[in-house]
Amino acid sequence: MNETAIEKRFEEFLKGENLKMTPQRRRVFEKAFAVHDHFSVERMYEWLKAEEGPAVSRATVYRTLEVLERGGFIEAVETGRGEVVYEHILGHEHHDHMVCRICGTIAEFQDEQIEALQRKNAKALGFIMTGHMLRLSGICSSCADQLRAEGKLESTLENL
Amino acid sequence: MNETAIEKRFEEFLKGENLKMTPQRRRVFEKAFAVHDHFSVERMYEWLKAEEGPAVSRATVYRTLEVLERGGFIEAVETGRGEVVYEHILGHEHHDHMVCRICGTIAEFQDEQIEALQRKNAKALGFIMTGHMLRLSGICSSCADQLRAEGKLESTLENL
DNA sequence: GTCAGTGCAAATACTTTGCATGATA
DNA sequence: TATCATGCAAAGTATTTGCACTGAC
Repeated sequence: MNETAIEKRFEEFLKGENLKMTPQRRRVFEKAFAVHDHFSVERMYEWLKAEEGPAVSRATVYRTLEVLERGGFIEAVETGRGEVVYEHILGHEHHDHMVCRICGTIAEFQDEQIEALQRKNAKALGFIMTGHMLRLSGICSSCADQLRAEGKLESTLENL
Repeated sequence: MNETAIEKRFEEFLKGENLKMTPQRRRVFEKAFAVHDHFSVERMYEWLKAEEGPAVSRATVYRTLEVLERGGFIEAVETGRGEVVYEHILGHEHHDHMVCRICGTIAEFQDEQIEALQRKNAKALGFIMTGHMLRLSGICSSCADQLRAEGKLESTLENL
């Protein structure tokens, strides 16, 4: 799906919800799909402030991300390091995350076997499962390399 | 492990960290192991306030839970409903959670196959995995029954 | 023209912290 | 007695909200 098509979807979504397309909403939306990184509310706010274009207040960033999440355009990811970041969804398969506890890098992976086992467990508990969140945490290879080089890998692992 | 043995461990942990055993820490510790429910900071604070014993301020509850978590006596669980709750660990096998989006009930389950697949995926990403968090969410059987009886199950599922 | 959206600042909720006082080892 | 812990209130931090004004449709 190209950017125009996605944006069209957004416009349709807004229409369906009786919401209006504003310059602010457009800027947040476009930025969310232009970046291929996970971003926090604050980061989005800073990006928009730094770039050219109609001003977007922090409150509007919060409000717009909420709309985008509700519409299924972006998804919130809890990093486990006390922050929530967002990622855009369309054109991406569902995936889970692995977060580096040192540098914060977020890697993505998919595993249909894990998904199937989740469904099995939910069923066994008598739950109707509507969603899940799986986050692995640890040390990414580049941080591990650096720690190893410094001879600090063992001690770091002990303190995690 | 009985309660006395666990408490002894706590005392040893405090000693090892050059921390002192105080009436407040003892109350928080004992309550955490006396209940078999997940509890929030606020809930722990309310419990202790309502029961007999040396007063424990909210700040001390925060500080003590942090110590207990660091010592591996309790674990924080993000419920995905915007709250963090704690559960005691000793005497419990590792497990994951399934949270009801209606009533907040938290069920627990274990699945070694899932754990193994997680390790496999972490390895494939080149990560050293130190932990993980898996949370399923959905509707528990009793909420589902009630919604069904009210004819609201379908519409509720659509809005989740 | 009407209704929704925006910015701002105030309010909220949650958690942490500085400091004077009190208790433990 | 030397630390460490506690309670309190103040300060953070992150997010939400009321309101007057602006702008989209």
